[in-house]
Amino acid sequence: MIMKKSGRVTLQQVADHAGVSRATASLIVRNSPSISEATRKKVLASMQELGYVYDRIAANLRSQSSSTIGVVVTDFANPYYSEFLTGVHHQLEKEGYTVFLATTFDSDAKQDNLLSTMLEHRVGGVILCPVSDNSPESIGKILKLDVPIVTAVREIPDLPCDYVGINYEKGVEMAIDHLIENGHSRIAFLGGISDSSAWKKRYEGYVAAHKKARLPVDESLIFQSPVTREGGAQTLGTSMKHEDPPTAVFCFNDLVAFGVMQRMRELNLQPGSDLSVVGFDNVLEAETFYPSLTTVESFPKHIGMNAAGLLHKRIKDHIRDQERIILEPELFVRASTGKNPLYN
Amino acid sequence: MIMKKSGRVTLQQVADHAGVSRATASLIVRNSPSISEATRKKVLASMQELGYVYDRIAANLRSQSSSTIGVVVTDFANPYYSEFLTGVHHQLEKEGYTVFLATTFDSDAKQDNLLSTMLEHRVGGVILCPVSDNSPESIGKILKLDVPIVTAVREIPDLPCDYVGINYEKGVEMAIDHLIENGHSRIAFLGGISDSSAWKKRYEGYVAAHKKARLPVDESLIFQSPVTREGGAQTLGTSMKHEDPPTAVFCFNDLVAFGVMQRMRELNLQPGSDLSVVGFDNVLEAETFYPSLTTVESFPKHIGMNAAGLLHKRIKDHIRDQERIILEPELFVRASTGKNPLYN
DNA sequence: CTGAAAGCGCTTACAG
DNA sequence: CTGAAAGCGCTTACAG
Repeated sequence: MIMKKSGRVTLQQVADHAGVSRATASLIVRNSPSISEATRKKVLASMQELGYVYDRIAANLRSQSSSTIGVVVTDFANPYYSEFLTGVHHQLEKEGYTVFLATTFDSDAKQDNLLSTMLEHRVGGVILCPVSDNSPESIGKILKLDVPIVTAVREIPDLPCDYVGINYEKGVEMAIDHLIENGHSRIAFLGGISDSSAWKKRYEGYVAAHKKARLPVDESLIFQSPVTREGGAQTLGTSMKHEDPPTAVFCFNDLVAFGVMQRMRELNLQPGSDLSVVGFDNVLEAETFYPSLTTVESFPKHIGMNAAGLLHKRIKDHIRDQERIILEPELFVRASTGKNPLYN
Repeated sequence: MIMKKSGRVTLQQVADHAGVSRATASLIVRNSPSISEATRKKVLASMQELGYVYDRIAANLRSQSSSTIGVVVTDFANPYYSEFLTGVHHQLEKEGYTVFLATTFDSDAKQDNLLSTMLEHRVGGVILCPVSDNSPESIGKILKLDVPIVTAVREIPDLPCDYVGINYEKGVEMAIDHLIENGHSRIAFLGGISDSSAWKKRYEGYVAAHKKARLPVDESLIFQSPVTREGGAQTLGTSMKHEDPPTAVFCFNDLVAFGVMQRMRELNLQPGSDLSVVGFDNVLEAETFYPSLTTVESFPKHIGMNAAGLLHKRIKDHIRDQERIILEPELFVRASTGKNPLYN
């Protein structure tokens, strides 16, 4: 994991070549205004000629500063995180940071390792999308982190730090409201693991919407599964074997919903007419899938931009109050939902 | 873009606490075998107690080495690159590197900047997916790079360095062969810009397949567009207005194909029966799109893993011969292609 | 506006 | 196996 660097041109060599001191050359690379135009030009010419490359690492070491940010997500093959990262990068590049990116694949141990590695590389701050199941040790380590950190997408209970996310309860409530307005009363909740805080928040929204409409919550309509297409396909199969099957399903996220609709195709069930399906996230594919998916937009790109913004503020001011930014979700009604056929 | 670090525990403090010299402590963090078990334990305990974090930046500076790799892609919101990056990371983490990730959005100027920034951060090597249109200046800069570099996905003409890609000509040829076998003879080529090397390679495959079947190439069936869904939709519209319209279309990539099929839906044309559509890349969505897309798998994840592997080899041995790894594509026949209806 | 000296946190010879 | 000294490439006071 190591490579030797051969003769890199140093600031000293540039200074010698231009006939000035190292300190002067240093002021010039850092764009100090207190240098005469003549010497500046002379030194810049020398840099050009010698092919000088600024050593930001050495500079950061001496000045006890950092120009890097660590970003940790659970899976960047997931289009949701691709968009999140686009937002983060967009904002961070504007502010002149360079980013270390890493994936945990939702493993607590991996998250621990990654954070350590980033600390060893002296990152100036961290944006963390926590794994779904943070161990107490892991949380302890994060707390002891002496660098600015903001969490995003998922919140870690009892971790006092900046956070950006969306109002999950509200989002789910909007989705269930929409189904209820279409005459559905037996609405399954498919996918996700009830241990995770992400699941619990969605469940709260699910219950709240039922309560508001004075509908009972039937726990036998709740089917857990991994948050994947396969998981979705599998829960759909199970739920349709229920003695009093649902007429609509709320899926943990779009991925699960796609799995559900693929299995429906095999079972010759038409989304929207035979069974209404709603997802969560509004990934790009939700619009182009056939039939198009009714889902809740959760603004990953905005979350990313806001997280980067908060981190920047935190870095510039360590002692400011913690800030939480909770974006409001939005419902997109498409072809996968419709009137309850058993209702008139 | 700068943050001040407060009291980080140093190796000196650890050494003092444990009652050894700094050199001894340094040997211990680097797992030198020439230290007695007793002192090792003592020092490790001190590190634990003081909360020591290794400063890899300082170590790299002193030892003139690097533990970071720069990875530059054109767009990581594109699922193709998500998979590529998954491959890269998988391999690189195994070898103990930390990665700087950046996106060029296919801008030559941005690519230049990004490479400079990475050099300033003393990366030990670079994996570059070049922009489609590399300026000569840009290529010159890359050539002068004093760090190991491997290009992937797209090749830069006349740039002598390691490269990993797939056999694009062959892939397109397989796609066109498949259409010809189904009785198609008027096959449009939709999307992409003819300036790019990626387009030219596909075009070569397109021509080769026609030649092999002794079919004429009708240049009026070639429609360029941006490599996006919108671009695809637009070229489909134009191509269907042709006085002697095609019965099949080859799309620059899957994204273009999705755009084509969406526009077909609006025009009430059925993919596979009214018009055969084939894509390129086999992104995940190709299988789940309705109707599912016949396309050519281009193995982005494998390309990523191989690129990381080549870079590692290059770092360990600067003077080895340049290596080119060209993976073989694979055709996936699905529902979007079928017999030519005008042929019997 | 410029120069000589000290130091960021580590590793590298080199003596003991 | 351990310690004292020098140095990676830069920046930071501090004199001039």
